[in-house]
Amino acid sequence: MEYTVNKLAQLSGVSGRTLRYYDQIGLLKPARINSSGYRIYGQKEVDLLQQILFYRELEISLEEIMNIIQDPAFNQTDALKDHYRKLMQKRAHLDNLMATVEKTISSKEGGITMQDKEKFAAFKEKMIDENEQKYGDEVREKYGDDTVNASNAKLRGMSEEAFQAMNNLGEEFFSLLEQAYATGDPASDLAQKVAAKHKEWLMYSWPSYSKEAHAGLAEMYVADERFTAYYDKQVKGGTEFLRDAILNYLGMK
Amino acid sequence: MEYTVNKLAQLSGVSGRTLRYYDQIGLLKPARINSSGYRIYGQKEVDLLQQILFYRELEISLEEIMNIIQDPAFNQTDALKDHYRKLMQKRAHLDNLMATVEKTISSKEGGITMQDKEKFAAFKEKMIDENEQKYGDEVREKYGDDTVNASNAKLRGMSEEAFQAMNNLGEEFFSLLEQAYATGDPASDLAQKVAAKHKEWLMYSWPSYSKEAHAGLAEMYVADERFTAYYDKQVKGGTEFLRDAILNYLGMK
DNA sequence: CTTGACCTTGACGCAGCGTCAAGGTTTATC
DNA sequence: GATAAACCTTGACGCTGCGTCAAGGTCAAG
Repeated sequence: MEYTVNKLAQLSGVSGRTLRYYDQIGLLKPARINSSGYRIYGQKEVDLLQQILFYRELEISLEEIMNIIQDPAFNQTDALKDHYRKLMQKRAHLDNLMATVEKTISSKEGGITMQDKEKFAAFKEKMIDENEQKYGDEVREKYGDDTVNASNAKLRGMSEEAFQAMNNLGEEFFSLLEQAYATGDPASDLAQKVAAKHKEWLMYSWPSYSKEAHAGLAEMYVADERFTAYYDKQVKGGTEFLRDAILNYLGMK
Repeated sequence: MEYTVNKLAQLSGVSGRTLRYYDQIGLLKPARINSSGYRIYGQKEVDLLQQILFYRELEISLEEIMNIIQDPAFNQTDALKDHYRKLMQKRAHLDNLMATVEKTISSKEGGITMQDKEKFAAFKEKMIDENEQKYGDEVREKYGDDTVNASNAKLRGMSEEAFQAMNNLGEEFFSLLEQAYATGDPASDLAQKVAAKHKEWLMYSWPSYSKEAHAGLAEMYVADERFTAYYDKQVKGGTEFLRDAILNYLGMK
């Protein structure tokens, strides 16, 4: 089966221009050029294109894709891990942006004068970013690369089964939280179960567990609007309830 | 307090080029131009620049910033809310990417050879895309839209575990096909086992199974160069042998 | 008066294509 | 066998938000 540019374009969902560009930069050359100068692609090229598109969907640059695909000695797993780290950073950055935008909106609606608020937010935003930059190094220094890497590795290395289990646990947790919240008592048996579930869930992503850290996290949930938004979306007012339940469970209240 | 470009640049942390660019696109004009043609900025411009940089940190485009800042009638809150929605979408997209990268990494570390895994993934994609493109209309006419859509959904929604199992089955299948082909007899016991394996494999992606469809697929394999290329790559001349084995298995020959 | 720091206006480059433009080829139709 | 429609080619500009020369004018210090 042979294809001209637009045939292959339709087949793969990209544009003809894209294919000519890939030819131009040497990412995907046609199998041959016919007597009229038309590009002719064969099965091999279709397969290659599929691979390229797969990596492209992961937002890997075409240059890196060339490395991954053309150099068989290239360590693809490392490249992917590297890319994963970049995505994580991007998401952390996005989370910051969203928090700032949220705050800006609510302050605007709250009637605070734009000028002051914005200057303040801009200042804060800078601090967040700087801290982010510093934080990583600092933590590595404090706890050592091993701890940080172990934590990352645990998350990354999680098998599909474990991931699935974690997801199920998460759903179970929210369902329990909803029921427990209905009782209104953070010290109730149900609430204790919720806290226990939460601990179980946590341990999927934490390299080690301590009561203090768990309690700290519970407080952070309430303090951080992103988390309250997250938990309250599932169970209205659930964040504070959850914190109280956890503190109770840990015997810290 | 008056500043030349680089003075203001240092003050605000952006480059001189950036300021000249902002002047060029009309985002931030200097207060005046002195007799030598130098750009001179005043306090008002400093404040404006701060606002601009604030919005820029939120990853709002310069064009939108112009709207927000220059048009007092422009509803800034709505613009921010709109932007917030975009950020949410971006984050959801990022989450998807991260999940995919994670899965790819763990499956690679699980020891599956890259080649096969990727080809298989590509094949899966192709099954959906190509089938839709080329046989979509035909099949949809024959079996109805519901059947086709269900099949695609089943393939796409397949869990990593199921996909893994399907992958293993596929390898088993090819190994059997190789052995059976060596016997030369599409009616041999081995060949029958191959056909059975193929059916098993198929049922991972087909919402329902029928002898007729299975036989039709076998014929299609031979008729379509893409499939013959795929099967023959593993076992030379294997496509026709596979068809015959399947037809035999189904008692249709 | 020279040196060096700082200013100016172009203009190209980056990633990954979209989008004409001007012209050759193939296919279908009359 | 002519003609139109459809499909192919290369070339080149445009988009975003600047970084980075290049070539030349200006200004304060030695």
